[in-house]
Amino acid sequence: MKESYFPQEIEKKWQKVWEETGAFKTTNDSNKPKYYALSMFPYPSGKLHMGHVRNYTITDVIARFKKAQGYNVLHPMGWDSFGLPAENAAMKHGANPETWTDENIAYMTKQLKMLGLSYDWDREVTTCKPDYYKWTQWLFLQLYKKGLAYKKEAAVNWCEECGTVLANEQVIDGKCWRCDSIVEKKYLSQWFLKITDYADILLEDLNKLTGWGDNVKTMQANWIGKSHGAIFKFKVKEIEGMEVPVYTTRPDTVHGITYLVVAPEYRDIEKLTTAENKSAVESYRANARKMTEIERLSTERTKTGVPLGTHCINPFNGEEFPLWTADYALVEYGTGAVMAVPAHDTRDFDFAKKYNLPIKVVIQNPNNPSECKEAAYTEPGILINSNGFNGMNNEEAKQAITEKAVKEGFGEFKTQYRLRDWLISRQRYWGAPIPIVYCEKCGIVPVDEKDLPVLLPKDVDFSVVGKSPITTSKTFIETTCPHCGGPARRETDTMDTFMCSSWYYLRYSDAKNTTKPFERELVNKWLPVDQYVGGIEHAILHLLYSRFFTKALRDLGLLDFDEPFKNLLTQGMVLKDGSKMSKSKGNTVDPDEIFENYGADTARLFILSDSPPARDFDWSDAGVEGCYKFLNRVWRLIATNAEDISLDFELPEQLTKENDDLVRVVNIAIKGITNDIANDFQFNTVISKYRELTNAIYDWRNKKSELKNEDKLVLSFAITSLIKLMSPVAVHLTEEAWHELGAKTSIHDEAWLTWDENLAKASSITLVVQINGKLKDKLEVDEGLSQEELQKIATESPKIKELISGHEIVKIIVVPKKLVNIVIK
RNA sequence: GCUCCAGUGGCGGAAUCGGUAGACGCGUUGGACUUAAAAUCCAAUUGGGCGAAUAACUCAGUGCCAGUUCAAGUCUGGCCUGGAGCACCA
Repeated sequence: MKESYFPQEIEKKWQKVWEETGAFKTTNDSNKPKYYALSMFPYPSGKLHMGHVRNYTITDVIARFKKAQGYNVLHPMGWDSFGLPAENAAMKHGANPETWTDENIAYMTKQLKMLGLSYDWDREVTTCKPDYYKWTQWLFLQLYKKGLAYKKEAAVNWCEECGTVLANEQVIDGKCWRCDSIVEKKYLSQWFLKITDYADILLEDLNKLTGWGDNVKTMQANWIGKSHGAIFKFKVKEIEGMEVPVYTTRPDTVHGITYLVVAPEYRDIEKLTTAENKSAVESYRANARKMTEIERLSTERTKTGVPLGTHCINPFNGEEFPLWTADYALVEYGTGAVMAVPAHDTRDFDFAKKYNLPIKVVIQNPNNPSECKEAAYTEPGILINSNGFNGMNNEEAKQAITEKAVKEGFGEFKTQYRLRDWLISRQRYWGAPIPIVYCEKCGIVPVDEKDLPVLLPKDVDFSVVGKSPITTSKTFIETTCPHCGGPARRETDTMDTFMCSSWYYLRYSDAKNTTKPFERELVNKWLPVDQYVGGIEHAILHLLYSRFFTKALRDLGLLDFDEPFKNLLTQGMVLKDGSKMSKSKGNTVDPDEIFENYGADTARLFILSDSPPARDFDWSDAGVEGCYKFLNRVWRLIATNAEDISLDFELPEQLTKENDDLVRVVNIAIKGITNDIANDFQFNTVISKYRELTNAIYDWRNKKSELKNEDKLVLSFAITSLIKLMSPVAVHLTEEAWHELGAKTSIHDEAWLTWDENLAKASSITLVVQINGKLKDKLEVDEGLSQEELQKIATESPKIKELISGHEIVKIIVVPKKLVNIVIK
C-alpha cells in the first residue's frame, strides 16, 4: 500500500468504478424498508457554490448511513431549470436559454460526480424538458378542472426590472426576491392557484410535522396569518340601501367607533364620496397610487387621509360617524374597510389625534378609568359606555356582541387569513407555457390533455424590450380552439418556476413515466420524503407551495398522503469572514479549487466538521488544511499497519472480556457516532469522534514495539471499524483503503457496525467527590460498588478526610457510578 | 411592535437525565527530527492569586439580575445583546 495519500487519483478511479457498476441504483422492489433522502434540487446557475456542497454532502452522508443500516434508499437529483437567469443570459449573449441551461447542467453534473455523491442518476429530473413540463401542464389542467386554478383581474406585484409579475411570497421588503428592485402594484388579469382554500389545513397540519423545526413552522403560521373576528355591516346614512362591511378582531370595542376608514382603492369609494369632497378624495387617491409599496407601508410615516363626506350609523347605539379614506387601510385584507376605535387601537388613535376625531373609551383601563389621552389602551378589561354590555369582560363581550349582530342580521363571525392566492402567471419565455387558449366564441378553453405538452416555441426574438419574448413567436400564438375548432389565441404567460418545484419530489418516484406524472402505487411507496435537506430561504416559498400541492393532488386522487416532507433539516449558510459567501462581496470559495488541491473527501469532511448542520458555517482555509492533514494521518495509520491487518479476523472471546482498552475505545466510538447521527445528524461531533478514535489507535500502536498475534487482531478490529465508520464521509479514501487491505467488494456495501453495550464504556469509573457541590477529589473505583461502599470510599479519601474534619456533616448524596456530594457546615 | 432562534476560552464549537465546564479541532507558544525548510511527532494553552519556574494549592468563571436545588451552561421568572421572519393585516 502506498505510503502517501493521493486523493485526486483515488477519487477519479472510484467514481468511474461506481458509475460503471451502477453502485447507487435504486430498485423499486426490495423487501427492505424504504428511506427517501432528498436535497433541494438546484437551479443550474453555472457552477456549484459551497452552499450546494454543504447541502448535498449532508444528504449524501445520511443516505449512505441509512443504506448501511439496511434501508432501501432513494437518493435522487435533478434540476430546477426554468427561470429568469437563463433568459437574461440568452438576451445578454444572444444565446438560447436552453443551450445555456444544458451547458450549466452538464458542468454541474460533472461537479456533483466529483463530490462523490451517491445519486441514482437514472431518476434525474429536469423541469425545463418537455417530458417533465408536460406533466406540470397536465397538473395545472387538473387543478383548473377542480376550480383551483382561475384567472382574475387584481392588483398584483410588478417587477419592472424582470418585466413580470410576482407572487406575494416573492416580494421581500417591497423588493423583488430576484433582482432587488422596487416592486410596483399593477392591475392585471392573471392566473392564480387557490391556495387560500387550503389555508386552514395548511396551518392545522403544521402540528403533524414533528420532524420540522419550530422556526420554519412559525414562519409558515405567521405567513398564513389566521385571525378570528367578526364582520359588521354599517348602513350609510346618506345613501338608501347602501352598506359598508368591516372586518374586526375587536368586536368588543364596537361601541367605541368614532369614524370608519376605507382603503383608497376601495371599490365603492366613488359612490361613498359627496360632491363637495370629490376633488379632495380624487387627488388623495391619485397620490396613493403614485406611492410605492415601501413608502405606503412605512410605519414611520404619519398617517394621512381625507373625509368622504358621508356617514354610517352604528346599529349598536344609533351613533353616527364619518367615513374617511386613508392609506393605512389595505384593500386586499378583510373587506378593505376598517371600523376605527381610537381609544383601543394604536393606529386609529394616531389618526384621530391628527385629525381631531373624537376618542370614546369603551374598555376600562385600570390605571386611568375614563380617559384616553396619551395612547390607546389595547389590553383586556371591563366594558363601559357599551349599553347592555357594560361590566362584561372584553373576551366574553367579543362573543356576546357578535352573537347579537348575527341575530339582528348586521354581522357574522369571521375567520380571516393573511395568506393570498398564489399568482402563477409570468410574462416570461423560459417557463412552462400555461396550457390555455382564448377563443372569441368559447372564451377561456383548456388545451386538450392529448395535445400536451404545449411546447415552447423556438422562433423567438430574445432582444425585445418591454414584453415577453414568447410574444414574438409567429408559430406559437395563433392556434385553433380545442372546443369549437375556430381561430384562437394561446396564453403567452408561462408558469412560475415554483410550480415546477412543487411536485418534482413526487416525480423521482417514477421519473421515466410517459403516461402520467407518476404511478400512484410508486408515489405512495416512496413518499413522504423521510429526510429533506435545504436552505431556510425556502421556509415559506417552496415548502408552503409543496405542502399545498400535495394536499391538492391528494384531493384529486393522485396520491394518498397529505404531507410531503416528514423530516426537514434546514442547513445554515456558508460564511466566510463572518458574512455570507457572495460574488458581490468577493468572498466566495470555488469548490473546483478545493477538489483539485485537496480532493472531494477533504471538502466533504471539512464542510461537516466545524458546525452542526443547522447552524451557519464559517469557512476557513486553515480548517480545510486541517482536514486534509487528518485524512493523511488516517491514511498513514492504515498504510503503515497494512501488513498486520486482516479483514477476516475474529476477536477471541477473552479479548472482548478482558478489557483491552482499544477494544473498548472502538465500541465507544461506534456507539457515539451512531447516536450522534441518529440525534439530528450532529456530524461535527461525529468527526471529532473520528479524530479521537484515530488518536487512540496511534497511541495504542506507539506503545507497542512488537505486535503479538492477539494485538494484530485488535488492530485489525480497530482499523476496519475506523474505515467503516468514516465511509459515509470519506467515501473515496475508505474505499481505496478497504481494497488495498484485500477486499473484493465495496466498503459501501458493508453493513453498519454494532457495539457491545458492556464494552462501550470505560473499564473503571471516575468517582467525583464534591463538598457542598464543589469538586474536591476524583477517585478511580470499580463499577459494581454499592451506594454505601461509594460513600465509604469517598469519606475515607485522605484529601476529603482532611477537608471535612472539624465540620458537621449535614447530608451525603450518592449518585451511583458517578459522584458523592458531602454537605458540611 | 409581534414571533422564533442564539449568546460558553483568542476562534469554530463540545457537554443524553440538572452531577468533573471547555471534548475535538483551528490558532498561538515551546520542543524533537533536519545542514535547512516542508512534512511529521511531543508538550502547553479560561482568567486571576501565590510562585524564578514547575508542581501543588486557591479564588472566579458559560450575556446580566434574581430564584429553585445537596448540585444550574442545563430548570423557573425578569432583563440585555445579536440574528432571522412577519408587520399600518384592523
